[in-house]
Amino acid sequence: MRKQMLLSVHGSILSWYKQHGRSFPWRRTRDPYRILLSEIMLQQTQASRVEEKYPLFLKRFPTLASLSRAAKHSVVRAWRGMGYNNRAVRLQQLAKDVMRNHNGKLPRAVDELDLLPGIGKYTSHAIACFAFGQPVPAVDTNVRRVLSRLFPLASKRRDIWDIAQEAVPPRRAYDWNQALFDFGATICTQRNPKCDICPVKRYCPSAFRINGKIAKPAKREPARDGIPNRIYRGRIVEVLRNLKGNRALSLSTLGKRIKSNYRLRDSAWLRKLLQQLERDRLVSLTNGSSAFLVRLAK
DNA sequence: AATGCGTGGGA
DNA sequence: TTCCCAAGCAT
Repeated sequence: MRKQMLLSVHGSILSWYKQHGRSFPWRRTRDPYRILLSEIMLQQTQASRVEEKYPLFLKRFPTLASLSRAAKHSVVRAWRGMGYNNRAVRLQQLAKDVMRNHNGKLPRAVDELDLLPGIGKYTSHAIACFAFGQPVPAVDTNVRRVLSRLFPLASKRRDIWDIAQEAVPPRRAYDWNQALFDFGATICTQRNPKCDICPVKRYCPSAFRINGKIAKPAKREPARDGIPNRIYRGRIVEVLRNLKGNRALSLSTLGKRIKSNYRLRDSAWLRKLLQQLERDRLVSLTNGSSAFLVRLAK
């Protein structure tokens, strides 16, 4: 890609960000734990929701150490409203791993971060940059979209991470990465991008050329009575969260609380969901004297 | 590598 | 109302 164009794009987007960038609590800290928490919460989750839950979670678990010591069900309870509950389980496992194997400090190397549960390529790079100041890109869905529109030819024949790495201005990696998030989320949106007010439209080969249609996946996710299993899973965890003192529920009672018209013929289906949740370490299953019991995993 | 995994606000 | 979506990860 052209060096000259890059310089212009840097200036335009960074100055746009200075004027229009949003202010979030995780942009006002470099505490690795706080950066980590924000990045996990932001996985597939709107910033507006994270903005609401993030301070509450931090109040409950102010440090990685306190998180590592907590009962798991209390972590899952603090995750209420966030969705993708596996993230809460992995986050606490990460806290335990770091306390045990890294002397309580998050590693700063991307390669080591990558080995921790719940952390993939995006999150490891985000932490390396936002917590430890490294000049690395953080390619999320926004960044991927913005770069592929600005550099359509290059992005077809090269890995987007390589392009992103070259596009990072080494002295301003933090602001650049954050700027691309806000720019992608508010101007260079997936559908109907606002090219008319785009600060880099004069450099962009894709300007005014994006049609808004996205092909949605043909395959249907597993469901029962038209409702995806994923939704029932969420209901199960939410019902268990609301039990005082992490009490247990019988299979049939639980069934009636998560599905209208729950019948005996649903029990095999429900048991399968519960076994998946058990495998994910979100719930624990025990055999009571007269019934099969379910509670949040300890 | 295709699939599964939540939630609540907005179109 | 119904549908779509939003800072990925693990298998």
